[in-house]
Amino acid sequence: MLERSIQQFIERYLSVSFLVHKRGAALMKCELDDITHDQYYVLRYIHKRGVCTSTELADVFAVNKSAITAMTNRLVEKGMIARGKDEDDRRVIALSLTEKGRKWLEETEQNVYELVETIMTKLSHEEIEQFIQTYEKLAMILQEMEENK
Amino acid sequence: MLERSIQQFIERYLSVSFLVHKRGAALMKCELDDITHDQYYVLRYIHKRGVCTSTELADVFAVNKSAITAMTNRLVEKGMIARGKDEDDRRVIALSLTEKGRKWLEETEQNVYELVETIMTKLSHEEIEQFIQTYEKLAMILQEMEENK
DNA sequence: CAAAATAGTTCAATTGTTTAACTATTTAAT
DNA sequence: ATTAAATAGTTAAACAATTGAACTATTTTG
Repeated sequence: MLERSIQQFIERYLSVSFLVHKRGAALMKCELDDITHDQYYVLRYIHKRGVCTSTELADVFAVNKSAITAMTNRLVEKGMIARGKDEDDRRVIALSLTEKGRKWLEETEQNVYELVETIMTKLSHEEIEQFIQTYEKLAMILQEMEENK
Repeated sequence: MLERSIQQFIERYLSVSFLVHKRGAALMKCELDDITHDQYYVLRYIHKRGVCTSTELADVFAVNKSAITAMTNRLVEKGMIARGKDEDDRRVIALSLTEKGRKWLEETEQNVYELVETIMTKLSHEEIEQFIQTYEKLAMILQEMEENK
């Protein structure tokens, strides 16, 4: 039997997390013109890593590799990313941003940052720091859970 | 120009929030057999409200009404919800859980709660409480932003 | 070297979504 | 009281994200 307070935490968490994700996505969509919310995060991730593979993206975003193939196809069609060869392993496709993709991302990050900023500045620095720290702990816990499965 | 610390917060928040949502959804999917992640949250919401309308769901989840029509069609086909009439306004469709839907949700909540619990109990009560409070503030801020648009 | 593992793609199917056009009903304005 | 505007919901066409199974090509391993 679950402890009562934990049960209430879970209830509140489930209610609020889905809402914030949905509403946040709806707001961000306004800044992304042609690119979808999901595609934006893939571009962000590739940019942060410089170069990455389908398998890595599939692991990070917890989806099948075929979902990544479909996504990257769309991003290649839009001219945002390019597929390259890996010297060491000819099975591997190296994904990276094109010049167009890099420019688009830099411009868009500006607008996204401004959007997130108008929200964040309604909280104190301490509160934001604490919130993000806990969020990062959750991310690590989830990652460990998947690895031990 | 953005303050440097705020910019780092935004960077960390964007990175972590998408990941936690994706990985959380992937984990929850295991508990939901035939029902999708999105459908689960719709069922939860209807259950919490007792009865609700398409328009309300569209507002809450920040999607178009036609998306709700499609979703509710699938949930009706699966026997989880029913469409009823509204006495006062014959345009309105009253959505509610069927007996099957109510039972399924109660059983499933048990499993979902256990899943979330194994994650949450790795944090202290104080940390969880603070995290959820901030999350709820964010939800309110997002709601206000949409209302003033 | 043969078998097993890995990286990625293809294809068919399902789900969630948007937009525009539509029906039915209610509210409001003159 | 009647008409015009607003509201609730549906339909249809299109696209994006996803899964799962079957597949090719390459590398690793026993």
